[in-house]
Amino acid sequence: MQEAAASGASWVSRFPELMVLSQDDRDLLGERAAVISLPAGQTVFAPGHPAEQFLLVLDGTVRVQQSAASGREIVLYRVSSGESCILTTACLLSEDSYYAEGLTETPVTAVAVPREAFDALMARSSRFRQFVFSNYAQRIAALLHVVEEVAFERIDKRLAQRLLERAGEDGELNATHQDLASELGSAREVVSRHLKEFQRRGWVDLSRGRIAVVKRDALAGLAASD
Amino acid sequence: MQEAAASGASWVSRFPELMVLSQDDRDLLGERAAVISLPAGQTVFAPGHPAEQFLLVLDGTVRVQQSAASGREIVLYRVSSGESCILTTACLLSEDSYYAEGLTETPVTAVAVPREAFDALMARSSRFRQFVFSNYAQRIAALLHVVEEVAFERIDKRLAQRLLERAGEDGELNATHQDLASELGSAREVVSRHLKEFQRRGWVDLSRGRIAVVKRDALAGLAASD
DNA sequence: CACGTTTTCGTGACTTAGTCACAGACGCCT
DNA sequence: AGGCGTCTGTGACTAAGTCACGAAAACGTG
Repeated sequence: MQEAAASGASWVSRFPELMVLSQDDRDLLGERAAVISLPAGQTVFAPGHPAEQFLLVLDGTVRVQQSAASGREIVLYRVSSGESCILTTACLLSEDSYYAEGLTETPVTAVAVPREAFDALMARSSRFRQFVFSNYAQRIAALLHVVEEVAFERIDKRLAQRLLERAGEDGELNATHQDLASELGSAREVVSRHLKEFQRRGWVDLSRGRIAVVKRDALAGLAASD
Repeated sequence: MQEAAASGASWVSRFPELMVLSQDDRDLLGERAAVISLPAGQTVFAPGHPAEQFLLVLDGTVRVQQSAASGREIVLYRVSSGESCILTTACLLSEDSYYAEGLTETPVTAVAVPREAFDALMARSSRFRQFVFSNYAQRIAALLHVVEEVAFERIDKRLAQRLLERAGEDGELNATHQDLASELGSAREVVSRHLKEFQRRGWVDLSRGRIAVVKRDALAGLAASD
């Protein structure tokens, strides 16, 4: 790993999608892109910031969310290893500003490709274009899914889904009710009430800042209901 | 107009964004792209369809919406003259399928750029790339706006906004309550009740399939409230 | 440990939104 | 005019979000 960082090029090998590039193209990326490290809880971008670079996440996850004046928030999607941030990319060449903000959820290492190198690759590599568009398509699909959920799905169902997604092997997750409300774009009280109902049914175990999923099946049933 | 269609190239001149392309690039577009006409109410794309071409709308508008199993719908955005459809473009190079459907709201004339020509232009024209990314950024901004609205804004406010948007010079619009509910991703009854309240206040005049805005200011006040 | 502080969670009362099941009303067509 | 399909109105109910609290749990500091 240390040698990888030192050589300045071998991070490319961690992206299967990029390994299909020609050696020249991979070299360009390796030479021109800077590897950066960010601590957890850092703001990566926010409304009004101009985009400077094409960002590729190597390690960790960036949470992209929207915040309302009322203080309510909703998570749009997460960018994790091997993915790029659609928003910065779109704004890269269109000079538009964001309507969303990005926060590191964990320590993050990422690669910043300068605008010129990005443009050069878009020009000369069909496979790089494919990589970029594929990332776009994924993000758009994620956004459409968010719209579908907030517009049409019940909160209890969505909450059950999130609990299952975020629970670890042991069925536990560290999150406050407010955290979950922000994921769903809902209010803390609403989440609290549904969680309490889940607990009453014996589906989960609640303690401060921590939730233990007890009956995965029951939650899965609710999550899959229509 | 007839000559324009006949020459096969001059529709390009109707896109200010494309006029910055080199003559060669414009010629490529003019030669390789096919002008197509669609009647109103036609399905342009739907979930599961693979994308075949890069589509540019010349005239008319395409409504892009999502439909839930329950029958409820929500309008995501509209593609009108000079714009391209982000969804088809994203899917063009990533082989993903749609989660939304596109319907012509009016008769539409559009230009279909085959995949190879699109790719060639992406490769050789920086300005074309800028055009494509700019379109992306616009759509993403629109999607983020939809998320923000459905997640955080009140229905009466959103309804007032739509009435003002869709009302013509004379303050009238032809739309059923169901149409408006589909725009907002809400239910018909909800829209009916708010409209009736607007009417009670003397803000609008209602008749079957038609709404007349009487007090634009009052609606604008509600639409701007927070 | 005792204390105050901060964060998290619980709850009742209320408003707003969505659902369900109708009934009535309006256009349109023959 | 009569019939029919679409559109609108309404009551009763459930779900979600808001507001205003207060209690309980963790945290730090002397």
